Amino acid sequence: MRKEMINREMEIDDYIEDMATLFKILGDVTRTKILSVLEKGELNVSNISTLIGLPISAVSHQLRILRQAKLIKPRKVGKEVFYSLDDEHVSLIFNCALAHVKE
Amino acid sequence: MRKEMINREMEIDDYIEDMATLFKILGDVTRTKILSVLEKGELNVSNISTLIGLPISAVSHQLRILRQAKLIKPRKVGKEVFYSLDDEHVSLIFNCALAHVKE
DNA sequence: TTGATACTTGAATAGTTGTTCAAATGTTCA
DNA sequence: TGAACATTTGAACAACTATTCAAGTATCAA
Repeated sequence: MRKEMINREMEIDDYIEDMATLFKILGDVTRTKILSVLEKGELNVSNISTLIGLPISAVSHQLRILRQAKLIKPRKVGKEVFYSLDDEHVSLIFNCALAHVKE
Repeated sequence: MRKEMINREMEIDDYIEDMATLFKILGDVTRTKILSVLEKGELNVSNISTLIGLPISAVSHQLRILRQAKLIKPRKVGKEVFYSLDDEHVSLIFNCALAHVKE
């Protein structure tokens, strides 16, 4: 009984770390913009770069972070790499925050 | 018609900045911990400090950031300052992210 | 193979941020 | 008034991060 309570507390702590990590990744304008354009559908790196108005290199660096966090996934077609959202929950959190900010 | 579409796009861009700002504030372990203990109810600074295991000074600095972001609100009682969540949506986003991270 | 295209990677820089310590503010009580 | 308590604030430091530029990898077509 006590052991379960202790474990539950430790779980919450672990989640808090993960949550902060997730929010930290979402807490950057470039990455948020990338996610917002990917919400409309799959895009290659050049298109993302054009849409958010940042050099391909900068975009690629941020794509790597989003990829490592499993928030987006790549699909390679020839020379191009198409990215799309990898996690349905991200779209949820994203829209949840959007709804909040709109008020 | 076209004007409305342009305005809508501009609105979304503005929201993206605000969303990133919100996520940036949530993307810190100390602040996330503070919010998590405040979810259970109102607490004064000393109690928060004890609960999350950080010096009062460090907590106060982060409380200021959360306060400025209108995520928490202070209630002064004598020498003490009691803080509580100021925004219902924060709790929503918070739990939304928690549910996501738990999987 | 050569050149062109698409993207990634690494290093360097500049800017930001969280924590700590010490000092200051504000409040209560004797 | 003075001491004690609760909290805030400012400065300094260290650590982290996003961007840029240049160089590297990979793919395709001629």
